Amino acid sequence: MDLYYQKLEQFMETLDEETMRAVENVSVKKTFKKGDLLLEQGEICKYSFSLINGVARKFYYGQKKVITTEFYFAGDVALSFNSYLLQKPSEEVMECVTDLTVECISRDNFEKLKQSFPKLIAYDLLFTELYAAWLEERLFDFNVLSATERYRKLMHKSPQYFHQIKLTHIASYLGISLETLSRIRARI
Amino acid sequence: MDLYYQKLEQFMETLDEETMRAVENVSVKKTFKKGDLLLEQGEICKYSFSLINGVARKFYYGQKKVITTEFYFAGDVALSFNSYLLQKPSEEVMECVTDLTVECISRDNFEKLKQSFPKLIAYDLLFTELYAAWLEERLFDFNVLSATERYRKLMHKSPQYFHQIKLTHIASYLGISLETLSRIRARI
DNA sequence: CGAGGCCTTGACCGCGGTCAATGCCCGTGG
DNA sequence: CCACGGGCATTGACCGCGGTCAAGGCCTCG
Repeated sequence: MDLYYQKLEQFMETLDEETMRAVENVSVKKTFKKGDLLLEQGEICKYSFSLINGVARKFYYGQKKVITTEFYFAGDVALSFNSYLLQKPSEEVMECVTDLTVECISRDNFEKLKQSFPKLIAYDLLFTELYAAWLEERLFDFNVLSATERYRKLMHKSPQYFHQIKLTHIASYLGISLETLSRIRARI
Repeated sequence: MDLYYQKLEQFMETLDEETMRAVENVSVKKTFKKGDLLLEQGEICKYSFSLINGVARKFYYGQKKVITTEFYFAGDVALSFNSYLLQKPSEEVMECVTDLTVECISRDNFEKLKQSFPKLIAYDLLFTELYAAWLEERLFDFNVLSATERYRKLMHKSPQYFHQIKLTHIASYLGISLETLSRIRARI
């Protein structure tokens, strides 16, 4: 994962002033309150949200349970992949875990910019590669790690999760029930 | 998923002759025998394999079990995402399920071509989007479907899997033991 | 005919889920 | 300042899905 971030960062350094400026011109700073929704179920995801500070989460409603698919922290970009790319109603919801400040860029504007600034296509590619690599790792975790191992891994690699986020949401992110998570924590 | 294929196909139709020609010039047709490896564990994935006919699979060795991550059929492109992008030794192995014919393109050549033919970057983006969407769906399946439901879904959406592929491999693809798969099949 | 690969079937077990009761923390209002 | 209530986490009892181990069946191929 880290290597993908590096690739992305290296690329950012090669971005010319003009391109950066163009992107900044179409981005709008917004703030949200804890509990606000960045994206509702059924809404089309027309914006990407680049977090300046605060925490957000993305989740969807399974038949029986709510499943959290991703958490976002400062520096992350939040969007519903499917809805954003295909511009169709979102199954996923994005919600503020804390008060939030974001840079908000409309997809329409960004797509237009890509035509004038082809480097943004390469950026998009790197960003998507990062997301795919992240998904691959998550899939790996579910396939080979037990509930306890997944918890341990998250604990070590991303302790920040445990400061601001409810255990209920962490449990659903780890693919286990709140009760099981509680027992795992008691046992360690 | 189908919508992503459509996007990709629509894009392919807009590709100019010159770009297509350039790609064809660097691709090499190769054949493999059932059981041959397209990529060994620890090897760096330097090629993408576009299947003309036959079936291949990608898998890795967990601590206790072997996990199949993907099957490839005619028209699919086979590569180990991590190893190909970062050019580092692969955890994954790619193996021929049947005799195979492929168009083989070296990553070096393709990356060079991307500089002369920027449309290939857009192609790469669409391809990666498709893969990410596929991963998202797979993750969804593991999170909300039971073993039986995953089997049913595969059965309905991809019956071709059950012609040439061993149940052992299908089981490991579905994330269940061979015995459980056997019982599910008996029960239906 | 025998051997090996693949799948099936049975017996057993444990991880993690569900349901329900209890505990704990904190904000609000009397 | 305390009492109450609601939201969140913990704990206990129970259960079922799917895993593991082992035996047996059934091809195919030499």
